[in-house]
Amino acid sequence: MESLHQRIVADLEAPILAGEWPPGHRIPFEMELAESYGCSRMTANKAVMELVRRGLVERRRKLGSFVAQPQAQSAVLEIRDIAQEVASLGLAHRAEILARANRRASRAECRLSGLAPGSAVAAVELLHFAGGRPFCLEARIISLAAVPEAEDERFATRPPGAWLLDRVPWSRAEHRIRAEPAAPRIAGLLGVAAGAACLAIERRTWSGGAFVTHARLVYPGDRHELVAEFAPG
Amino acid sequence: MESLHQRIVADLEAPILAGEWPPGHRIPFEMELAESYGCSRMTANKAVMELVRRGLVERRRKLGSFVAQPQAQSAVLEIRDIAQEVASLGLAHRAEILARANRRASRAECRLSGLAPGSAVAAVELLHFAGGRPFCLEARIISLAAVPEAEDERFATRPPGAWLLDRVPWSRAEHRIRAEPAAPRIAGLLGVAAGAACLAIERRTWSGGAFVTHARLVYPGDRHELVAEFAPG
DNA sequence: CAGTGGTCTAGACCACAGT
DNA sequence: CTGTGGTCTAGACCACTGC
Repeated sequence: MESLHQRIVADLEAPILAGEWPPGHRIPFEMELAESYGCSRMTANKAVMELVRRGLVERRRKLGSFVAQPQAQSAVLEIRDIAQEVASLGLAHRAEILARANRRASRAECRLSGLAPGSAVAAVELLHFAGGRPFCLEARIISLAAVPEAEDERFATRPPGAWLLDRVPWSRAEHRIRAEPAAPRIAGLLGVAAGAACLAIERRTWSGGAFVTHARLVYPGDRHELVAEFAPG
Repeated sequence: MESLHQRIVADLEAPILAGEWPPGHRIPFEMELAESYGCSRMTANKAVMELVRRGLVERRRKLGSFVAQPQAQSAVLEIRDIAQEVASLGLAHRAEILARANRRASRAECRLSGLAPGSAVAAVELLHFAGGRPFCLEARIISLAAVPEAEDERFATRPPGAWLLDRVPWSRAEHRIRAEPAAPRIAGLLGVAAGAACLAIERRTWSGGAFVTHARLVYPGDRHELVAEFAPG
């Protein structure tokens, strides 16, 4: 059974996440919520406070409660796709496909992924743009054994990260994070000087023990920051 | 002004973080809390639910509320001290103290840490060596309000990261990870070329809501890699 | 069955920020 | 001054779970 305040949370969250209520939009006052749901003010308060905890809403006395600005650089180290990451910065996203092929995994790729030598993979390289500027260079292989539908997918409409998230539930992911100088080709693509400091993230993902995908993401170091929050464990 | 439920949260959190209440220990029932604080059951409920949200407490009907087992989740990106990190690489560790002072926090440091302007901090800068080679440059401030013993500590025998871990239980940590070019002074200390790609990690740590320490760690990019493993949820 | 947590109510008072 | 959020009360009923 879903409690009433959970239902209110869901009802308020939907238009925020869908973008129907943009940042700055005022959500109903507690009294209005209480009236329209036929509940007490405390119940409405509980729901709105939950949205504050989730960072979706900010409250100001006398003025009301407002959809929060997307946090400036809160790229938590979760699995998520780059389009979403760019959208949360309030910028337009597009991706340009630089290469797309189905082939056998190289020896280095097999070592990285744990795939059997010669396994078939879909390989794709693309450049992500945020607000018209190069944002991130993505090089990815996808195991065709784990995701056969990838063979005929061109990733023209939906970048591979989001495409995979729609299809494959992941059970484990590993990130390796390094700083490295931009190689000349990468520097040209990202629009930075050759040798400039870049943040390189390699992400390997498994689903139920089977390797799914390996992505290598290179961000210009001066424009990107990873944020990770932890509690003891 | 601190609200009553916040005070209850703090009072319950302290013995949990200090280890006085080990995992499995039953905390007072809501009715007992309400009675001992002279408040209504809702207020006690709000406090205990906050601890559930923080992952410190689990609740079971009819039995009560219990200190949670430390989650086996989380990543390698945990708090750990650099001596340990170096030891796990099989190298000898030593640290050289470059600066040590007690002073008032600068405006920038207050903004970063959330400390009140002019708060007293212990500041220390040190260079860590692994197997004789420079490994990491650490610049750290410690809130003297949170850790008064730091005032007279020189950190000569035990580096501040490990020293703090011995004394202060942490309840929250945030990492910010960037790639950046080595400034000339840092390049000289780390033995890399000026402008070389470095991995910069800023780590802020809180204990029970109070800011404890801010550390800025700079690693040569070509010699260091962060690894983080994640599971969903 | 008894006792706990889970939820909710219909009030209340206060602090604070705009007007 | 007004209206909002922030907090709190003293009840209440229910669901679940262990005895």
